[in-house]
Amino acid sequence: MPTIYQVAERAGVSLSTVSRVLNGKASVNKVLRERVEKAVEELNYHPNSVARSLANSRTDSVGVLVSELNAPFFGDLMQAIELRLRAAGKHVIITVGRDCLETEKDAVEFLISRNCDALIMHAEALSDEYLLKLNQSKLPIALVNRQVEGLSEACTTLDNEKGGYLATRHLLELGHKNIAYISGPIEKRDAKLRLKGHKRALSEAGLPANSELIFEGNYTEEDGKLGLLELMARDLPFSALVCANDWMASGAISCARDLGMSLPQDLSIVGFDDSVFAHHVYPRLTTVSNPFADMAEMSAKYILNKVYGQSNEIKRSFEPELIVRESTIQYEG
Amino acid sequence: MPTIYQVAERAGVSLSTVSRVLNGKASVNKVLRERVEKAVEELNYHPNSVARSLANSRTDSVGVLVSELNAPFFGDLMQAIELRLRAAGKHVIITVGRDCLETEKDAVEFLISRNCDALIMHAEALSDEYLLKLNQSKLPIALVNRQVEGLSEACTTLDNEKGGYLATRHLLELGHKNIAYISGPIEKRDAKLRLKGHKRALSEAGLPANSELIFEGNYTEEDGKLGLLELMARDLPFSALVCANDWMASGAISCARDLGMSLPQDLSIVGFDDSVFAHHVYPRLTTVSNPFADMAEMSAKYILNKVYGQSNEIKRSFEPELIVRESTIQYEG
DNA sequence: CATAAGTGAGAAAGCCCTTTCTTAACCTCA
DNA sequence: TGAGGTTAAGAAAGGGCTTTCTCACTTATG
Repeated sequence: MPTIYQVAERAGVSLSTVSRVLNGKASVNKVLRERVEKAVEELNYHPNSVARSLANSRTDSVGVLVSELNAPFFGDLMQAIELRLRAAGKHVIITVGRDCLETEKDAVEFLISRNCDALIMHAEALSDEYLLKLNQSKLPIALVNRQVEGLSEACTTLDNEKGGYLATRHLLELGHKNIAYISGPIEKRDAKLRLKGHKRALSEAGLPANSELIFEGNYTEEDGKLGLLELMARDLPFSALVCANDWMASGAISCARDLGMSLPQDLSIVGFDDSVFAHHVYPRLTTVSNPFADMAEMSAKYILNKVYGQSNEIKRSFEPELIVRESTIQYEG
Repeated sequence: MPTIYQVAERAGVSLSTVSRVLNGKASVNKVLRERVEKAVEELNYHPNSVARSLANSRTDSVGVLVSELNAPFFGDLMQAIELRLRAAGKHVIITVGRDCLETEKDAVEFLISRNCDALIMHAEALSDEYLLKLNQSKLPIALVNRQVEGLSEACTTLDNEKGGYLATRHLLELGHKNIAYISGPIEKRDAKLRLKGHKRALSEAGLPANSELIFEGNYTEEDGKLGLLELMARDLPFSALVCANDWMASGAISCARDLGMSLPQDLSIVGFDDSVFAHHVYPRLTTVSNPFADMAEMSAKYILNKVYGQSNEIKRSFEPELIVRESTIQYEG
């Protein structure tokens, strides 16, 4: 591996000059510049990124924290971030947090110990306080799909309340009056907001929000199944079901089928997130889009602006949209 | 950020001694060691990983190349690698190759320029020659799910021929005699081998391999759909269909349903890979497992052995297994 | 008791860059 | 023509660590 010294020697200049040519910050006489470029070419010189990092205390790497690597949601998220960042010559160090407090903390510390220039996080378990404190250190952070009081500049969020509203309003428009709801863990902000939107839609339609028609799950397929069974056991009739994410919707769908129901005739179902598998399930799932890839990309842009001097346009709040497929149908009294 | 000098000063020793304590390679007097440890503790000292990398020309990072970030397959693969590597304190730099020659090359060069200690690749587009040449440089590489002549030490592979055989034999055992096959792109080794296994099963059963019952797709959902339509247009009866991956099986399933067929009564379908969505499709997909996560983990272990002095047991060849779900059924003449 | 062998610790070089400081050369304008 | 102002390039000082080299001091050996 040739070093900058060898380039300097071959070009007959000092290494400072080589560095200047390489970084293009200071002006260099055209003749010398060309000699340097020629030498670089001939030696096939590539700057050592480690040495460069040591000298300018910048690693050109961004740490990313996701909950899982093998889930559709996070795949899209990382894809968006990687694309954007690598186009800028930065690299992405990915860590997994598993929605577990200890693991997430570990991951963040790991990323810090690797001298990342910034962090982009989909932090689920970390507390607001922890994040605020992290923000105190000079390490820039960006939060995907999360709202933290006092960190709004670094946050991108989805209007979850609106999403929940859209899902339920769609069913109301189809004539459904008795709508059950399988919620996510209510201590999560997004779960709470989606449910709130659901209730708003009901209330706008002049319908009561019957808590007997609400089940709290934890976003897993299994809980979709459990939820449906439990709701049916309560013996209140309902012709439609909103699930706070697609996993639970998928669970509910296979459960319903196992119970011998025919879908969507016997039960209309709406999901949330528009996961890739939403059109694999049968019937294809009506759902609410969750532009997390856009949010992730925006986080990347924010970091590129903040740390690497780019100036992308920034947007922090994203809107969900209803996506109508085949799992919902007009209510036939 | 405290440096090693400050630790040395506080402990009243030279920085060499601090380094020795930190790295535990040379023996240090117990008294001094404890003074150093105390100082480290008090200053909350963390070695600067960049400086360390510069000094010992090792970055403790492993580059990973995958085709996509947002596909189930690669999620599992990365999850396995990340888990293993981070447990060893190494980090993972992920790049995306998109199954495109230029992009894959770019990605590899990018990883090299980041001074990775090793590369783990799921290289689809790169040629054997390129990989052999890459292997010439002292940079250790590992290849997931690929077999390259002359690089077998670095490769982990699946017995694709056996997988294809298992899929078809399963259908034969169910009494099917006319079995159609939607293959992957035949220039891909795995596609070729899966098809070969299919033919072997037929031949063992004394049945001819009718090329009219074979369609070559490119592993996409769309091509599963196209394939089924094309095969049906050929007007040869078949009661079962093997698809060389789950995506195509999923496409074929929705296509069949759109055609008004009832599954699996009218057509038994087998997939390949056991993707996460295999049990989302309806009917749940009978398929052949592809232990890519195991292969990926093994690649990680191989690198840990080769580069970081671990000594994990290594296995290079993996076996697929038939997973029977609900998309296949006994043939009722 | 003198010498050889073995230990442990410090000094200093080296890893490969960036960037400030300095100096030399060149312009410009009165 | 010379003071003042620019520009361009080299010298050198880091950046924070690892590791070799060296030396002082112990302990073993004949």
